[in-house]
This record gives sequence, C-alpha cells and structure tokens, in this order.
Amino acid sequence: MSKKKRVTLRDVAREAGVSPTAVSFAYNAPHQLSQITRERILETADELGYQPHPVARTLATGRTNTIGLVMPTGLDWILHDPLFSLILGEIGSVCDEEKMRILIVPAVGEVSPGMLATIAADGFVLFSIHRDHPLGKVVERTNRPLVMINGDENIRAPMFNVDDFNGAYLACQHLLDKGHRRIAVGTIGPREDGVIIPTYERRMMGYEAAVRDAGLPPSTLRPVFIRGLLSKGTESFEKIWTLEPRPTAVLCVSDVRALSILNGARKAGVSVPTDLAVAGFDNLPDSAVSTPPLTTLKQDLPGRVHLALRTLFDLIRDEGGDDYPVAPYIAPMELEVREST
Amino acid sequence: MSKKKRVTLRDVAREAGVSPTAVSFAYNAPHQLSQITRERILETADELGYQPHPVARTLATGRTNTIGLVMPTGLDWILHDPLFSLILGEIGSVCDEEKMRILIVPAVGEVSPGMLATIAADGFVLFSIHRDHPLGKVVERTNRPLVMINGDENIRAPMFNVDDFNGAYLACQHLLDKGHRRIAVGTIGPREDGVIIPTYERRMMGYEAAVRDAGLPPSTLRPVFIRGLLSKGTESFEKIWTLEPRPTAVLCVSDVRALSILNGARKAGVSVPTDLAVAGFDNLPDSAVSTPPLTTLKQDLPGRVHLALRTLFDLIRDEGGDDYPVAPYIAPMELEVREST
DNA sequence: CTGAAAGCGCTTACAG
DNA sequence: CTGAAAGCGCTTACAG
Repeated sequence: MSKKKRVTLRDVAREAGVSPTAVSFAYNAPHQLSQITRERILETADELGYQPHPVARTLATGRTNTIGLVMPTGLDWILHDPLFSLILGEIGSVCDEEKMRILIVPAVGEVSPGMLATIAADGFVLFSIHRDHPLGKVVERTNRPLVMINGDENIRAPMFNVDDFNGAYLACQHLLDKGHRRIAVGTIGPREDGVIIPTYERRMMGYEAAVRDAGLPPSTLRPVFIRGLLSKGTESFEKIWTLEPRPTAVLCVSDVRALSILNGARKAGVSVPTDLAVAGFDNLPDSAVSTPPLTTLKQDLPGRVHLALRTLFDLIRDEGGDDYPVAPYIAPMELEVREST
Repeated sequence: MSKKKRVTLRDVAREAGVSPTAVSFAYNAPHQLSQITRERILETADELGYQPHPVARTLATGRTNTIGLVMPTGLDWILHDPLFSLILGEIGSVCDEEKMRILIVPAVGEVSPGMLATIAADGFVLFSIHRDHPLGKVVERTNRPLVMINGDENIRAPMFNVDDFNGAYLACQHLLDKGHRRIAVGTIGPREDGVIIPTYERRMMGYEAAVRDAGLPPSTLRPVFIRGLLSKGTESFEKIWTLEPRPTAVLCVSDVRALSILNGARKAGVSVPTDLAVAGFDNLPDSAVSTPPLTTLKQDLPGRVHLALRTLFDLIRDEGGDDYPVAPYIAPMELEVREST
C-alpha cells in the first residue's frame, strides 16, 4: 500500500521528454547539456522528488566515496580507548574535507581474511591490527587499497606508526635516571578474545631494553595488568601499591592508564611523584591538566593521521600504482617531562 | 596492467559448469542445491578467489546492512562529547549482534534536507538534531526509516530522549534546597556553525522553571558559556569564579563541563562543595570517581539506545508499517547526589 | 547538444 | 534440483 515505487532516472526522463542519458548528464556532466534542457530536467526531477540512487551509481562507477575503518575488536573498544576517539576525530576531519564517509568495521564474530571483500568501501584504514589477528592476512585477500595506523610491520601494507620502542625506552630511562629501581609497568592484560595490540607489545619491549642497557636485572620491571579506564583508578592503583616490594614508580603503556593511577593515588592519599612517580604514553589532551600534570610521550597525531589518509586517497585514485612505497612511517616520540615524575 | 579483472559470479558459473543462478544459490539458498553441486561451486569459487560484490548484491536486494549515524556537526564532535562516544559504543554493540554496520554521516558543508537520500543505508539514527537544523526537515524527504536519539519533539520521527526538562529541574531544585541563591549555569555557547543542541536547550528551560517555581528572580541563574573539554577546566572555572557577585554553586548542562570545573577548582585551591557546589548531567562513568564524586542525573543509557535501535530495525524489516507509533520515549532521570554538592 | 545501447554484478520469480 | 531471463538504477563510450 504505502510501498510507493521509487522515482527513477527513467521516470524523470519520460516526464521531461528526454533520454535517460540527458538526465544523468544533468547531474554528472552539466556542460554536455544546453542550459535550457538542463534546467527543465532539474525542475522535473525536483517535482517528482527524484533522488539518484547511491547504490546504482556505485555499481556503475565503482566508487563508494566511503572508507572503512577496521578495528581489531567490537565497537565497544571506543569506550575504552580515548586515543581511538582522537584518531577517529582526525580521520573524520580529513574525510569531511574530502567528502568521504566513514564506515566502521568492527572485527566481531568469525572474522575471515576475506571479510573486507564483502564491504562496500573504496579503501580501508586498519587500526591496531596485529600480525596474528585474523585480519592480519587481509592484505593478500583484498584488492582494494589499505593503510595501517598503529600497525604491525609484519603486515605488508603502508604503515603509519609512532616509535613505540624508542618512546618507551626514553620513558624508562628517565625513571632510571631519577634513581628508580622498582618500577611497575601498567599494561594491558591478555584479552578474552585473544586480540593483541601491537603498539603495547612494542612499548613493553622498549621498557625492557632500557633496563637491560642500564645493566639492571629484568626484575627491575614488574608488569601489572590494569584496565584502561579512569573509573578503575582505585582498583588499578591498589594492584600496584600492594606489590612486594612496593614500587617507587610506574610506567604505563597508555595515558588513560596513567591518569587512572593518578586518580587512585589521590583517593588513597598517596602523593605523586613523592611517593610514586607515574609516566604515561601518547599525551592525551587531559594529561597536560591532570593533577599533577603527567609525564608522557608526545607526538604529532594530526600530522600522522593526515599523512596516512593522503596516502590512502592517493592509492584509491590511481588504482594502477601497484607498487606504492611501503616504507613505514614511524613518527619520533618526544619525552614530555611534567610533574608526575 | 595490474588492473586484473574482478572475478564474477558468472566466471564461477562457467568454470564450475553451472548456471549463474546455481552459484547465487550456493551462497543464498544452499538448500535449493544438491550437496554435491553446492560443494563443487564453493570449491571453484574459492580457487578463483571469488567474492560476491557487495554493491551489486545491494542493488538487487535493496539491503545494505548498514545504518547511518547522523550527527549535527562534523566528526570532530566526537572529540568534544564523551556522551557521544558512549552512545556510539552502545549502538555498536547492538549492531555487532545484528550484523549491521555503522556509517558515520556528519553534517558538513552545505547540508540539504535531501542529503540522506544520497547515502547507502537501510535506515538512520539522527543524533541531537534540532528542528532548526538543516536536517530538521529530512524526515519529509527520506523514505527510509529513521529514529532520533536526543532529538527534537518537533521533528516527526520516533524519539528516544531523556527527560531533560525535569532532570534539570531536579538538579536546580536540589541546589535551591541547599540554600544556594547565586547559581552559575555552565552551558554551551552559540556555535560558529549555528548548530543548536536540543538537549541543552531543554535543560536550560528546566533550570529556569525550578527557579521560577521557587518564587525566585531569574537573576538567580547566571548562564556562562564554557567548553565541554576537561582541558579547559581552569579557563572555565575562572569565568565562573570571577562573576560578580560570586556564585556559590554551578549547574552544568553536561558532566564533562562539571568535571572540568572540578578540575579548575582543584587547581585554584577552591574547595568543592564548601566554596562552590557543582552539579552535572548524564552520569558519565568518570563522574562517580572524580574528586569529589559528582552530583549528577543518571539514566539507563544502554536501555534507551537498545530500544531506539530495536525500533529502527523493526521499521527496516517491515517497510510496510507506515503508521508506526511515534509516541516519544522519554526516560525519567534520577538525581544522584554525591559529594560535589 | 542529444539518444540508443551495453554494462556494472548480483538476485529471484518463473518454468521446467 | 537446475537454468534462462528480467530486473535492481545508474553511467558512459559511441554514434549522430
């Protein structure tokens, strides 16, 4: 009953007394039409309430004007990682300019390497995909362009990372220089779904290398699994504070974790950095204004994201370029020493 | 050169010695095929590296398995509104279950009411769209289902809101009961792009009503435009603290704003609630663990989002139902009194 | 400046 | 259980 048929280009053509081609031209190649024909067509289209069908257009042109943002987990991830929100925002600002849309592609359920082929997008950004992730093999099964952010160098695709290893090295060295010899490392625990975040893996290696190079025993570092949630601050702090022997400092693989420790410490009446020094990673906006402000590693996030997307858009445009440079982009990290250490 | 032709269903059919229909059935109606035929087809498909073309499928079936999430602004919004992240996460968890994807549709550039027609989605969630927003008229120009979250009752579409007015009323009444007579209201300022957030508009009215009903003059409330960013805490706090006469309390239209004030006050050495009482709105997870914990209005966010999406999915399924109930869903809000007031 | 025709790659009654 | 055929609604050489 209410299932009114869609108005198609053909309807407009008939009504305006022109060919379908002419109607298509009215939208896509206006200069091919005389002013007067064009106006008549557009008027008729408007009267009939015609709207070009996006899917049909895509099938004919091959362009979706959409990029897929592929995440290693379900969408709940976004609740746990402020850095992801930041990156999503940056991707968004580039896409707004380019009139591209963003399709969110979470990795849920049974994830096959061929999965991306079933998705209507011109290209993909892989976020935090580890080589052992089911999507680690996706590169070989997708003929559409893709780039990685916080990726894994073992996946053969253009990668836009920060220097996790050396950043972590710097942070650890900083604490060692300050004389700390019992350092907790606040890191992510094994996830139920088995997903590994490559970034965190590399940061852990950086910490360990710094200890090794300082000629100190590995036991200098004590990994503690904590959640990346501000609201778990007390719990996370307790896990660290009750270690035996009690650590004098904590290195966190992410700023949220560090901020949550700051929170927990304050509630427990433990003074930072006097009783416990705290360092984070990534320099979230909040980290500059926490109490106390957080020592962390900073980077040019917008610059990196923009570069990644430019590369992706270039790849989408000249699909011929099979042999794009895959030289990884690894942004240097700078230690920002604030009052928490 | 590298532009290798795509393997199509037709190729598989030829190679397997069956009709295109059979190949299609192998994927979409397996029981229509003999076991053996089906296996042969699937094997051939695999050998050739065949993947069904999602766009062609959509054109034929009319289903995209995607919902569009329409925002009133550009995607940078996500950076400013943790509540949006929360809602996005909830939407994501429902979509994960339903195997639906999320397409993010920011309102940037020239936004026409017909804009949604150009987007390949089965339905839409409108987030925070005001009746005066260019998209306020979208309902009349889209034949696809849509629902609103934090919407405007003047737009004729199923709406899933919280009770902004009464929530605000409660918060204000609470402060008045505590004896406060000079109350700053931390709210959003006029945006450059002119976008109005309906939620905040209603909250302001709720505050004002409470003052009126208490027989107090409108000047009891002093609106102050502050940013919804934790990192602007000091600045926002200053704007409030330097008002003449100095307010004894501040009502914020959102929790982020309230948390940023808490932050600013702490840095300024001003004690909450002794020197300044602070109340927020929406009960973010962080609000329960701030220093001090924040008095705010709480709601069942997941429940509300799930309800909205169920409705949307129902509408998508039986497209016949022209006359769905548009009775607005308005979740009651409960005042959660914590230590900040 | 304009039109007839083929094509994008699927799905799905319909007939056997 | 299987196939020939029409259709989804556009775009775009090609020919005039």
